[in-house]
Amino acid sequence: MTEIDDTDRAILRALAQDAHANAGEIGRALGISQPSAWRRIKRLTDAGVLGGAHVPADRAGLGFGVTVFLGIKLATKGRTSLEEFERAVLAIPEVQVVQHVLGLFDYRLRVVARDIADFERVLRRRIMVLPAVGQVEANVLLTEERRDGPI
Amino acid sequence: MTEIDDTDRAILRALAQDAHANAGEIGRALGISQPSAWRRIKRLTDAGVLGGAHVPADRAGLGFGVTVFLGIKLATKGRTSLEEFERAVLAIPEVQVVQHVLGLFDYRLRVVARDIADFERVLRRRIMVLPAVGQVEANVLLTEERRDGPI
DNA sequence: CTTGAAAAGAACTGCCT
DNA sequence: AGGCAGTTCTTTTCAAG
Repeated sequence: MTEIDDTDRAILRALAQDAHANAGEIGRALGISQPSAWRRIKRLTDAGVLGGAHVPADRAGLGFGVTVFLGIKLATKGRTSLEEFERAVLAIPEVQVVQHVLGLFDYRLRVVARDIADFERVLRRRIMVLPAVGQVEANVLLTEERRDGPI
Repeated sequence: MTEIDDTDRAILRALAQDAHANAGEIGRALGISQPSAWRRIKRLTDAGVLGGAHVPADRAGLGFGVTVFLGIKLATKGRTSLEEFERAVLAIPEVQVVQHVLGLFDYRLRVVARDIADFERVLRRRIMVLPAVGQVEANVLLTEERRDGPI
């Protein structure tokens, strides 16, 4: 088990805001030395609490102006249906995130497309053609606000 | 306007996989020199295409074992309702993401909690008490798979 | 657009309190 | 555990082909 104290939490908070912050800066911000901060960061990384950093490329700037969330209810729910559906859906380049969920739907997908017409192409020719797909619900993203969770 | 060529796209792809990749590695992978790769990365960063890297702290490891997606339909939809709802919901620490969407729901929230009981507390005492909240739909996250979009 | 080199800075290591 | 001093490595900048 990994013990996480308040200093660790402060480090996580700092890194959640800026993943490129280095051990020196973080140490200064927390009033501890650079090696000390470095050791803690390494410990957290080795423990798997801090995963690899992600770079969110600006999709809009790259010509992917539309983000759509799909809620999908499978028509058939055997073991193979789930696995096959996940594999098939992960093979679609426009699908960014596949979430297996419990509730009204079975899966939730985050899909990006150049525009609504492009999204319709993806939906009709790539997603609706999957055999297991039952009910589908779509939500088009207007704005998105992220926070640094309750670390 | 920023022109983005295939080499830039390759750099974005490489960085999306590992935000800590350095200019030297990327240059080697693409067959261009280290300073060239570095200049391109800097240009993309300055242009805002490459935002700051995010470090995904492992919520489960920190004791936040439950992630729930909420679809929320507002009961009243005036200008003030939207703004007030966004502000109120962003003030809840367990709310990680607030998405304003178009479709069956008006908002989608990503909420983390320690367990289902903790989530129920958040839902009942923090979210359902908001005046504008109408219909609410919940999906509990089981597994999540991310891909590096179609850059 | 490239190479090569030098300056700056960050990561890492031992040793000490 | 935390800090100091030092070594090694990368990043960053510059000069020049």
